[in-house]
Amino acid sequence: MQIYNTLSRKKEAFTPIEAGKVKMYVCGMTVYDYCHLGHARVLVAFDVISRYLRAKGYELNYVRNITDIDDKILRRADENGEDYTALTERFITAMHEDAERLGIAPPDAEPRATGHIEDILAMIARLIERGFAYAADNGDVYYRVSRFEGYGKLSGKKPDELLSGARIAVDEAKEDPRDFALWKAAKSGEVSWPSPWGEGRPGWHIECSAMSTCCLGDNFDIHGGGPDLVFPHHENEIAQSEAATGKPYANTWMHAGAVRVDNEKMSKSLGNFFTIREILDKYHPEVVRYFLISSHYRSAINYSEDNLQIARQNLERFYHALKGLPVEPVTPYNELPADNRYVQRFDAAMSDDFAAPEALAVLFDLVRELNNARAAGEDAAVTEQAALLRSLGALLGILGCEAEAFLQAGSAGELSAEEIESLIAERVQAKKDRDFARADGIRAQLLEGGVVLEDSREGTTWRRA
RNA sequence: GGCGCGGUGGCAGAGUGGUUAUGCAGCGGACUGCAACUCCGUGUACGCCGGUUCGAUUCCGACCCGCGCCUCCA
Repeated sequence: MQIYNTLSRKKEAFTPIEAGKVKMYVCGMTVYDYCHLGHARVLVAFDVISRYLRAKGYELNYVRNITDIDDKILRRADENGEDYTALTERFITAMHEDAERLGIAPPDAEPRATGHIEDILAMIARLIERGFAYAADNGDVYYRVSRFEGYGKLSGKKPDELLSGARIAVDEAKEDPRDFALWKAAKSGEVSWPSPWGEGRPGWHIECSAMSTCCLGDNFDIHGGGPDLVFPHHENEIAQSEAATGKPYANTWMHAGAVRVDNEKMSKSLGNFFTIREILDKYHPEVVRYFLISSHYRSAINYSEDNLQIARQNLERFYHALKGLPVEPVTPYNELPADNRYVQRFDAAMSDDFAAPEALAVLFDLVRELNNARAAGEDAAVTEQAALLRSLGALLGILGCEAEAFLQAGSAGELSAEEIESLIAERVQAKKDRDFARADGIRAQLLEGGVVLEDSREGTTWRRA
């Protein structure tokens, strides 16, 4: 298996530290607002990655954290006039709902920063002990960037050049403008925890170093996250962890591509972001998921109505092929016929840095064969190929719906299934009476309501346009 | 300015030193009462300019354009 490693900027053969086992940590979200499409992208990307690793027989330990103490959280809670834990609990629940709707399997562990304050304090103490951190006069504790030799190795930045680019408003308490906070002294009235350096709370990056090390050990296999975390977050995590443990931190760094809107980065600061739930109000969850996997996980994707529409049309082709065929059974990946050419091509694609778009192309070829088999009345082949299609789709987290249910899924305010069925019955009678004008009138009427009719030897079926 | 990524047919989006990506849309045909679905056929696509090569979209160099990070952000 090949995986692109941000650290080396190339694809590498993947070898886990311990044979047969994979330890993976992915940066989850800071819970002060609803998940947006960027979060969905990371969630889906690593969901597919974890499914494939497991399918290949690895015993995976997938840890995805929640950052539930942070400046933005406190500011938002203050604006709302609520306790910060009420805020974080609400958005954690919302995040779980969004993830579930997108078909994201829960991670094996979901540690929260506030649940690891002791580990954070222990790591900070260790960094001070080793000379990599210092307590400043203002009560903050900072990481001493100049002390860490490998600083910049992930993001490709040179420590010297960072100096000139560093913020103009240099905090006087820092020895060096590049230094970053490990511990922030509490302002009056703020939530805080006791520490040897006074009341305060963790800085932004230390929680991930503490939680990952705590859950997975000093050195683990894969660390992932969104594209904008490379610098400074992941760079700082490396600096913290490797300085504290004296050992290499994550072996492979994986980063998802950016989500853009109108060719501009979607971000909170630009205010052009879409939340998962507002998109889910307009599109079937599987359409959203399909949109996210139809580009390689590392490339940038552009959110647009057209692209979501294309995703839906693509899925319609799959579900048309699966019409009338059972959802079950789905065969576990390792029990699929190894000599099957679709399985082989699918696996070749996925084992090459999780190339889902290529895997989807294989599935479309399988659809064509399935459609041909169906036209030829080869029932056994149809059943077999449909099961294979479902099974391979399951690895990507798609094609798990009942075909008619997917094709007929609509939103409130549209024609109800009952109304549609009744009109179809009327049309069947009209056809029997050879009253084609009336039959076509009903077809046109339904089409206006967004419903497409499909006649076949077995009868008339319908779907939403 | 520093570092990095990318420019593929009407659209989306893979990939490759010489042979079909795939899907949608279009066109022609089959099927259909009409449609839809499906099937068959159909596209001289690889930003520009040089170089290497028998041959480059695919490797190398320069250039143009777009984007990202360098500041909170997945």
